[in-house]
Amino acid sequence: MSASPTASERRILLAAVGSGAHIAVDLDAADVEVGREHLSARDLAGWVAEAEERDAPRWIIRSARETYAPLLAEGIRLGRTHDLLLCHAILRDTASVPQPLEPSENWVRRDAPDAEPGLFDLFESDARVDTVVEALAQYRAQRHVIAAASDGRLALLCAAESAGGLVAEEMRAAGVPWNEGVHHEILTRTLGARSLAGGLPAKMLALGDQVRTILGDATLHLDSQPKLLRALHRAGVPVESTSKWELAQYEHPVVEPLLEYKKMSRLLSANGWVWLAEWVHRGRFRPVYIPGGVVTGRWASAGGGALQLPRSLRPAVRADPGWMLVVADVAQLEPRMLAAMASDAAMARAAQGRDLYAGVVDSGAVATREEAKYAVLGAMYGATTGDSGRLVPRLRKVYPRAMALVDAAARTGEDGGVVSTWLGRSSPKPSAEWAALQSAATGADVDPVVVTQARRRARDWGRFTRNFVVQGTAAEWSLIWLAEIRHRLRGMPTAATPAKASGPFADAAHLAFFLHDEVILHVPAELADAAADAVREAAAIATTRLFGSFPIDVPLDLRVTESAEK
DNA sequence: AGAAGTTGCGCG
DNA sequence: AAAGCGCGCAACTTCT
Repeated sequence: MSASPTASERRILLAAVGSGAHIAVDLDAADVEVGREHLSARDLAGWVAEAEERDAPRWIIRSARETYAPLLAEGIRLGRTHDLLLCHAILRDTASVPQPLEPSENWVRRDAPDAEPGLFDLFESDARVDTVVEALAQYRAQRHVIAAASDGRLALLCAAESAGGLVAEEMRAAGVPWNEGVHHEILTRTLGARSLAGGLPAKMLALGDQVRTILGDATLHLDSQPKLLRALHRAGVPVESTSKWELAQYEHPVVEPLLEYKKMSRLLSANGWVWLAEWVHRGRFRPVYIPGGVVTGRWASAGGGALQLPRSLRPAVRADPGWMLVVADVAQLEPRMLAAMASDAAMARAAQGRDLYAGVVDSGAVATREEAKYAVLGAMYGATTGDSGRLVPRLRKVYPRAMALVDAAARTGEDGGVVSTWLGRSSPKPSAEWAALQSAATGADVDPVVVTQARRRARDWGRFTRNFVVQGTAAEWSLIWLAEIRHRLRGMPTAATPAKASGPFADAAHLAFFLHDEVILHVPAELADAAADAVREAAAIATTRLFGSFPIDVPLDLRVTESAEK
């Protein structure tokens, strides 16, 4: 991935003009009209494939979701893009340049995540005066803003974000290799045999009866929070909620079976047989990823709960015969980013090696690894009370630079200001309602209740901006990591044994899963070691791209395995 | 009846 | 209200 288009880079704008037809514009042609190509739905895939093969251009597209998914279905892969929707979201709000991009409703991603363009959308795009002219204007406006950031950070961010858009679609097309048999076994082992009549599985039935007996209410409906709460009170368990952390505080015979029941209930409703039938088809789980779906730049997901897969189901992620998984994650990515962002040499020293928390203990700041963990998390999340809040000041002594960075971000937020990640993604402004509350709380003769409330809301927003800079920069590291992994996999030979699934990744090593600081690759066995090297190299590149020569360790836990089970 | 809000829990 | 960030989803309750 290059940070910005080079002089020799060919750029082609690809704009949908309705009914699958597109217009391609070679932006480097002397005359834009000359470089303009009308493509029917039939011609599109072939033309794109040929251009990709010949020039490996950077494709300027409205969004990977809209443009790339149909191409992938035809077996066509794109190398590089500039994703106008994703970049619009970054550039319209960036505080990295004096003049951010003029926001435009036409370039805001629709919220409905997997909504196919409906009648209305088609009507809209057909009715548009000239999709191509509009896209071209938007692209030029974006390039202008990117160029205004002379350090190249926005260019890097936009390139990485666009690559992320491609990865998301490719992972959806490829899917996570999922062994339905293993999943079924886990369900049966944990919950008992599935009821044919659509009732609860055997173990849950028995456990539910046990709980009802202990609570002395034979007809109690355990899924109703208010009813369960009243039954607990009657049985002498004075909890204020039915949450597991609170229940766990009490010594009562009902606690253990109830917690067990709740755990089972969760597994059944979130990832039970119904989920399996709906989301896994022919050995692949295909979640919908939404790059940049979180304010901080992290990815969100829609449908399938891709980002909440319980660890207990990991064993169901299985490589196809003749293939392997490369499973890699970064331990404590966020504090490592913080150390580098702040150029905090002491914290970077603690981050040397696999366990940052052990390094914090070695620095003398705290006594145990557990304390180090709470202190570091508290520093990034803005803890003020409890064990965590108590430990944070100790870090302030040992890592003053790192702490100054997050403290400043919090202060900016409390004052209603905007903070930015390392590459320049900026936090949203607080709501008008928030601002109104703050001004209502200033001045003489203000109701102390209002003042207290305003202070609390200000601190809430400060904790958000404090975390924003760290979480957002970690998301940027991960994005570059992903893009670099993808880049390296593209250069690898095809598989000796095809995978079970058809499609563009049936014979090619590919990314299969991504979760904030973790990736799973599905690769032909003979390429597994090379793929593992690619993952390591990509991580090293990500670190260098962001922080240059600043010495920060970002070690990977990496396994080449047939099963994602830990 | 269906929308909107609440609770609780999975993930980082 | 898990002492402290960011999410998505299901099931239930309450509002309209």
